[in-house]
Amino acid sequence: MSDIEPSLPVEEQLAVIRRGTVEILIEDELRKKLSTGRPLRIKAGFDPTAPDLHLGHTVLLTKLRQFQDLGHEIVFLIGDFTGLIGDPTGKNATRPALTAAEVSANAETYREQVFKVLDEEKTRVVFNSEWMSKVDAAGLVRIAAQHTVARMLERDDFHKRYTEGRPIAIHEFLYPLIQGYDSVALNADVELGGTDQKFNLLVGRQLQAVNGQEPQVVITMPLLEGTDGAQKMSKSLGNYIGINDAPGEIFGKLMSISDQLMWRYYDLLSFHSSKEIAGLREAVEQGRNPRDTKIELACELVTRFHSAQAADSARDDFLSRFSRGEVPVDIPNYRLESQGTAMPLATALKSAQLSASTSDARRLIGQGAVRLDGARVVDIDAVLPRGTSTIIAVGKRRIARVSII
RNA sequence: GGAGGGGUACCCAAGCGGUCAACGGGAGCAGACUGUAAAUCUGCCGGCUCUGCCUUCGUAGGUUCGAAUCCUACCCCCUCCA
Repeated sequence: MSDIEPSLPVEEQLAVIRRGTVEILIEDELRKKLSTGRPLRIKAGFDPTAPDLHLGHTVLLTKLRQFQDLGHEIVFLIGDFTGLIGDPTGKNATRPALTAAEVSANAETYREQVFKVLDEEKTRVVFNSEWMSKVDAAGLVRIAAQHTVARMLERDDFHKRYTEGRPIAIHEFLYPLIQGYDSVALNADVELGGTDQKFNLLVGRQLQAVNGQEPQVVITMPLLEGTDGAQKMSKSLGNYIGINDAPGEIFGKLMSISDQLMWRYYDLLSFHSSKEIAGLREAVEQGRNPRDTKIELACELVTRFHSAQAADSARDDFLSRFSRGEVPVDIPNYRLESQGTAMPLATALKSAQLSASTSDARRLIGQGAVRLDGARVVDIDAVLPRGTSTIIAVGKRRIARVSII
């Protein structure tokens, strides 16, 4: 996908753009814009509130990357000004506004992370405070005059809160307005957002029209399911893969997703073309082990967020550990001091952070989860004599080398 | 301002003087199975120097041989009315 020529025929560009999207409003307008042959200006706005990106956030970035590879201009907008308002989207209550210092610190972290997906050279990063801080009260009134309360109340969460009698602060109306106005300021051709952003994106169309611009095409992307395959990926649900996670971590979490979810991830996250992915699907249908296809996905993503080298070693590590039951090379080392001549195994497990507590360790031992140098130990009261040096494994995932001194 | 309802372990949710470390579900962990998984089945799921001990049921006191369960005060949440 990354080597597609900017001069690709319109219909082929559309096919690339369409992949994985939820909605394109309006596709005909996009077709028309594309057929002018000029690079389109693609806008995507980000709240500087989530400094730690996970794969879910990269769905949108991946789509931007595709536009970038098609030769279009990406404007990565950091909503530092709107961040001061706090987008009410999805929340049922007013969100606390960020301080200016928090906003700029977050924005910086954001910036560092997105270039793992986007081509930094070809990305224009802007902050909407650039133009918004110059707008005075009169200017704000002018902007506010371009939209109606009735239309504002069409937004689902405003509507709900209003009908249910819960408060909506006036300034919350400003959020969609300003986001829409950003499109005017940038003269955007296309704006991308999550499905939850649809309303705000449409406000942009409205404001552009009022200001004599051709309305932007709105493209919404789905929310990525987390590793559990059920709920959307989110940090608080613990089903996320952070792009700053360690290589082995990313690799392992990806390998743990279901085969079905794998295809979803391929569609939304992989840089491989739709055609290549179709080929992979076919191979699996013909009997190829889906595991191997999943390994390729894991390698691609680890390479993107770390390096090809890290991906190779994560893969080798994974294969040796799970497929061949071998001990990985890079395992934590603990030297534990015994009080007497020996240390209870349960205590050692806890000290080596292989279990949450001694009690937990005892239960694990009782359940046959613990192996010493590969040999299962089921005696809860087992002890490790001083001088022991062994590799302790708990289940398939937790492992450490422990020496008792 | 008035009237009610409620706060239980990671989450939901029973319990309403002893048999309660607290039913049940979810999440999580482990075992079996497997193609790494998923699904399924089984077990575990407060801590400890573990046949026993310690701490926990909004907070602080009190009653009692004994309290998550009763009483008092306080804090917080929700619903209805104004």
